[in-house]
Amino acid sequence: MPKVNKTKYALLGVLTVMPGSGYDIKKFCDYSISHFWNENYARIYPVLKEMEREGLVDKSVEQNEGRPQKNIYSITPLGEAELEQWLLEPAEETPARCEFLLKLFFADRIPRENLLQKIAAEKLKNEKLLEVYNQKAEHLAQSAETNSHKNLQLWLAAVNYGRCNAQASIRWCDETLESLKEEIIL
Amino acid sequence: MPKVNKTKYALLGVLTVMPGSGYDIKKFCDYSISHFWNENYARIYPVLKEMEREGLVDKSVEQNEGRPQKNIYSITPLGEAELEQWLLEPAEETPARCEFLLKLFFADRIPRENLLQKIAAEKLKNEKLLEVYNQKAEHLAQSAETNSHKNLQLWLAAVNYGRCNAQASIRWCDETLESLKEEIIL
DNA sequence: GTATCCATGTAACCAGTTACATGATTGC
DNA sequence: GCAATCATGTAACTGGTTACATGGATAC
Repeated sequence: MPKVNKTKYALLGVLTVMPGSGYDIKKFCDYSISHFWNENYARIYPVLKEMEREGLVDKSVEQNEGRPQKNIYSITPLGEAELEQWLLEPAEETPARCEFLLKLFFADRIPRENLLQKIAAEKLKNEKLLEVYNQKAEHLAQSAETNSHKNLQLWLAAVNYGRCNAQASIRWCDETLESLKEEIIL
Repeated sequence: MPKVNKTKYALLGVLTVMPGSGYDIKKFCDYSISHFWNENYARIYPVLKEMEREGLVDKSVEQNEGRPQKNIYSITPLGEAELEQWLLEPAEETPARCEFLLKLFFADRIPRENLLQKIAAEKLKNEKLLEVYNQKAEHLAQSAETNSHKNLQLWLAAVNYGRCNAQASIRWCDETLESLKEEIIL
């Protein structure tokens, strides 16, 4: 299986939502999809250039007085076709690498207290995440009343995925903290 | 923040459980920690060599008639110290990249039927995973009766993490399938 | 005056994957 | 006879991160 450039499809996807600059795309990623997808400038700019060469996106330059000039990219029909073809294929799994669980697995090498702290931190992290997801869901629901974009249902589903997993993680933290504390008493 | 070589710590960790060859380590990874950590030969062999140079592991060569010779690595006190120091630090988050959710997010570009199939596949995948976790938990519990290794509690916790998340994913799939089907009816 | 935002990019580096190379043994 | 397992490694490549470079505008 050839390694494919996922960044390309992520950028094409964002450009279907709105044409924009590399900077705009980065903002969109950080705000809207960062809980399941991340991109950084050092990938965005070269990949945009490459896609322009391939005819997947068009570039137009926006001159602004006072501000730096902006390269506005928009997706071409060829780009749309390529994106859609990729969307149809089943999602590939990337090999899991969760550092938290790796440390848990070997934690008999460190004081139990340190492990408990780690789990407590993990719980807190997920509680904050859950809060963020709830706000996002609310925000999406509100946007439905005003400009109602067609993606609402799908975007809510993506947020709910985060919610479900955060809730599950919190529950796991509670259970695990309990079971590890019991062990200390014994 | 300097990028640190996580593979190094994973290998050191495995070597605290049992000394062994690169091949053995790979087997251990695939069997015991693959649901949250993965390594491949092309990283394992060079990193073992490098760690030998650094004095973190010792190598001894095992001659076997009929079979290829084996390089048996074991962790040194220096290696243990380095591992433990790393274990004490908080786990770093790697930027999320979940292709499944990315495709969901942009799925208004593809037929709804294709999306439903993807979610159904995701559900099936998690059901199978859950089955694997349950078997692993049982296997761990049984090993406690016989040779009772000290890591039992932690290893069970790691398996339970997988269980919790798989259950959460299955629930999300059910809910999402429901809500997407309702939309079709409307 | 200081920090943040807007805006685009490059260079160097490291991590990780795929494919290739080799070859004996064991199980079906 | 064929596939899988045991066993170790290298080369080439791609992906992704960090750090660097630049510089005006706006907000506090």
